[in-house]
Amino acid sequence: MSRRKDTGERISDAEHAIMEVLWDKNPVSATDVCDAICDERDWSIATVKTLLSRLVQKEAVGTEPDGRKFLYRPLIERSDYVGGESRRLVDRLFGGRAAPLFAQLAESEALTDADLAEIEALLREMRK
Amino acid sequence: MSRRKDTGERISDAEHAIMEVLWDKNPVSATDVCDAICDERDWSIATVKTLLSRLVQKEAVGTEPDGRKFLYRPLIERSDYVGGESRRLVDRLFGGRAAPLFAQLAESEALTDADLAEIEALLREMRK
DNA sequence: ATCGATTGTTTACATGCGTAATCGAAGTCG
DNA sequence: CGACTTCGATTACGCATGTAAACAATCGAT
Repeated sequence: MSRRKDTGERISDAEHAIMEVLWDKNPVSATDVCDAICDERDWSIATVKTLLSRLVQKEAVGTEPDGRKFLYRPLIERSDYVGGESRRLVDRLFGGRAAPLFAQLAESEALTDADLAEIEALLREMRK
Repeated sequence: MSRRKDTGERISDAEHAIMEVLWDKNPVSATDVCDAICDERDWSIATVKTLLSRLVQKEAVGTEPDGRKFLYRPLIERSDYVGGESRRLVDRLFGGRAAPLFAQLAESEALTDADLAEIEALLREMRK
């Protein structure tokens, strides 16, 4: 169970994109991060630097010196972030109950056959 | 199937709280909205008015004159909003697949027994 | 030693959001 | 009729965010 100091500092959308890069591979330099997403998001290296420093302030990302530069690595785990965001949504929109969310996804055709199969498998797993 | 003009205008958190009131009961006046949430959220009537007018600008809420005042009613359906938000989350965090979200909720103990039962029921329903 | 490239830091600036006070028109009460 | 109340509209203001340029230190190459 990952108990992490959630300083209440929220991670913004743009910042989250940076986190995804770091979760994918770390530690990396600011330039590496830019190589990974600047094209896709049409960002400049300056933007990446700003976002990285904000993440460092928020203590979501840590640094370690590497010669004259820094290497960045995530300080929070993706599963914690994802879990937190998921729970927030469920709380905000579905009164904390997951079943209505499921129903919503089902109704809006957001569930593929593969999803259904996987979920069924998970259910069987759980009620073992 | 509800096809709604999503002008791209996002509804903020505070605005969403207002929408919930309107979805619960409408049309209502600004004062009515305040009566419904000012206490809970510790807002002043002024705040409610601001949020309402922003929602009107965003075309998420419509007005109809009622004597010297306005009555407000939602222009977007809750299911559309909720569906959109849910899909956004799934896209952003789970690559558009719902199964991982389900797994995440399961792992973080966000699923009650009742949830599980309901979901099972829904599954049976769907694979009719 | 010097010049340019690299990298973190500082500063910038428009927009959105949370929260509200103020203003102006229009009724209400006396 | 005049004071008070009630509304919507306008204006305010600080903080977060998206996006980035300017600056300063430093390192590599000439």
